[in-house]
Amino acid sequence: MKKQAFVHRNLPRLLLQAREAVMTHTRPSLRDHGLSDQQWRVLRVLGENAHFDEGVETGRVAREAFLLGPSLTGVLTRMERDGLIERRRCPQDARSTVVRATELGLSKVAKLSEAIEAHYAFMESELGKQKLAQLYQLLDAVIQLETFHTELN
Amino acid sequence: MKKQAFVHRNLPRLLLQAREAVMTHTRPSLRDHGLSDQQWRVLRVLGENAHFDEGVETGRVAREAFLLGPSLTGVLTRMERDGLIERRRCPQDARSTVVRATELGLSKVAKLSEAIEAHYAFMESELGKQKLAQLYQLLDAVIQLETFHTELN
DNA sequence: GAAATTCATTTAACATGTTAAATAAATACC
DNA sequence: GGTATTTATTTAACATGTTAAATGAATTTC
Repeated sequence: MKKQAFVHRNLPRLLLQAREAVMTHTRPSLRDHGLSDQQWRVLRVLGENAHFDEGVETGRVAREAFLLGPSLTGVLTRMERDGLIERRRCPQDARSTVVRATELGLSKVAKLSEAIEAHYAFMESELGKQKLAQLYQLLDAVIQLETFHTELN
Repeated sequence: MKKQAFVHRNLPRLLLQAREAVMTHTRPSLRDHGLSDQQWRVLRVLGENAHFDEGVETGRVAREAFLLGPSLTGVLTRMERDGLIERRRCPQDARSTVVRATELGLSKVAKLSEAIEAHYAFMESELGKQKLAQLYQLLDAVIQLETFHTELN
């Protein structure tokens, strides 16, 4: 039997497709609340770090929301315009800016979190707990692999 | 022993991270050839369909390169400006436009395909053939799941 | 403690993403 | 055969992504 070459697929494209497929479900809820994908990512980060009373530095928001600085600047400007967040210069280090979600912003986080949770429950029931866990594991492995390899340059 | 709730991760974000991690390796090669991510996706589609002598309809390019029409219009305009492709109205159906890669474009496809292949070989050797196949399978499952569910709306 | 360096963010310029509306050609209907 | 509808793409308007340069505040160095 001839040894079959491994027929690879287009991995980046497959990852993109999968992401789009998942987002197809949550996106309508976001839009109902007038939020873009990026605004939601920012809001969630702010919700997760709501215990920092002073607010979160934008650098941290950028990292955790997976946005580049310049993109974040624009996103925050529009979110401030829409009353979702507030920005202030950091008193301790005047180089950085700190961000906080307003009441309006926090209430959207609360409502949308429910919808997201429900969707995870759906995926978990349809796909199975094990497979989902396996997928997380494999994605972690890919990230680790590529990240480490990169650092050796 | 208390039943542990399934601690889900942020799946869209994880997919995004994984995609970025993979692209971190191929992107420098693309940039060396003066290509954006999207231009590369377009070129590859054109390379794959090079047997259509007349060129490929932009609708098909959009689907296969995973781009929306309006984005594609701009991308193609710049690619034409840079001598990578040519556009013509389709003789059979004057509504659509057909695109072909120029010699320059095709030569870039050839060179870059090598680099991409090498990277797949690297991933395959580091991660293992089985795990990679498993990952493809799980991503397919997620896509199927979400896509079917969507169509029932 | 003043100059050089580093660090955090923003501005600027351009490419791409996204939605709705416009255009223009083919097809269907009567 | 003329009108309505469908189909393929583009235009327009705005949001976001991306890179390099600018700004402005800490930190280091001497």
